[in-house]
Amino acid sequence: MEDDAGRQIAEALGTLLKRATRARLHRTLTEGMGEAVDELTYPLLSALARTGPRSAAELARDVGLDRSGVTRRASRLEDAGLVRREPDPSDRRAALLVLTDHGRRTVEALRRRLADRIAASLSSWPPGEAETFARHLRRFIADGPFT
Amino acid sequence: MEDDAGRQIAEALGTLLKRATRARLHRTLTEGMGEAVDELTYPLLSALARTGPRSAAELARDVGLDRSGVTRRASRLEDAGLVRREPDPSDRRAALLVLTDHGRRTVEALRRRLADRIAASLSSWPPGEAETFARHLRRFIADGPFT
DNA sequence: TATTGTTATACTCTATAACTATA
DNA sequence: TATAGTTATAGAGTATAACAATA
Repeated sequence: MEDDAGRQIAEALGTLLKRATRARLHRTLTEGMGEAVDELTYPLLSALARTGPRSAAELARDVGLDRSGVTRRASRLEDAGLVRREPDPSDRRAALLVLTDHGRRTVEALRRRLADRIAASLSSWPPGEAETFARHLRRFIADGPFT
Repeated sequence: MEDDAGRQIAEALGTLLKRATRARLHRTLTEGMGEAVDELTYPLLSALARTGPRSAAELARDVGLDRSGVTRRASRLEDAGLVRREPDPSDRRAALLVLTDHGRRTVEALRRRLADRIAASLSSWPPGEAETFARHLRRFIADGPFT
């Protein structure tokens, strides 16, 4: 029985992790948000909103990217006015990446858009099942085959 | 309530779609399977196993990739002996991509490895919840925010 | 005239290495 | 000596466009 569940989950994961699926989701989410916001820069914005100002090195670990990659993406966001660089008071080598007001509003809009899409697809579910699914999914991600 | 579920799901999806998460999963799955099997060629192997012999053009639509990309990946798999090209009897322009015995065994091993990892992470779940989660996940992928 | 598989080209993104400044 | 941010470089991957063969 559990083996069958495993196979079903494996297949669903395959679809979810497909290039085309991810690209479509990111495209619809970031549509109209400006050129700087896309599949590549969204994780930085999201991480900064979640954790507050961070250095590029810290952010790199969080996002799973090299420092140089963070620099490039952050520079794009800075040019677009979504992020600014501030000197780190506790370490003069470092520069903290901080969301601007525009950046904060953009992240909020992106999150709302995603939550709306998800809520729309859950609206036809029987009462309570969405909450159950959310709980299961969180648990699965937390101690699933990814850690 | 549903809004809260939406936020929780959104956050979990963020983690799941992260570069680092995907890379780690693919790396552990394809480890020791030979150089030709990796994050890029796995979708082709999986699709061929699921649907049987296909032309590159058909496979391109399925995998969400350009024809030229399919050609390149298929050539790597062919060099490694996992796939062979056969003339399409019904269309002499086309070449069918077919899994070799080695390719079939490889796909089976990959699927078993993934199913095992998933089953292991589900083994501590209360009875019945894994099946419920699998059903929900399939439904969510099918008519979720991805279509 | 359209479509197939393939290849060459330009483009993008990445990690690596090198650099300067600070710890 | 090690680590911060940045930049240049090389490598890998993609889509686009072009090609000959077939529909």
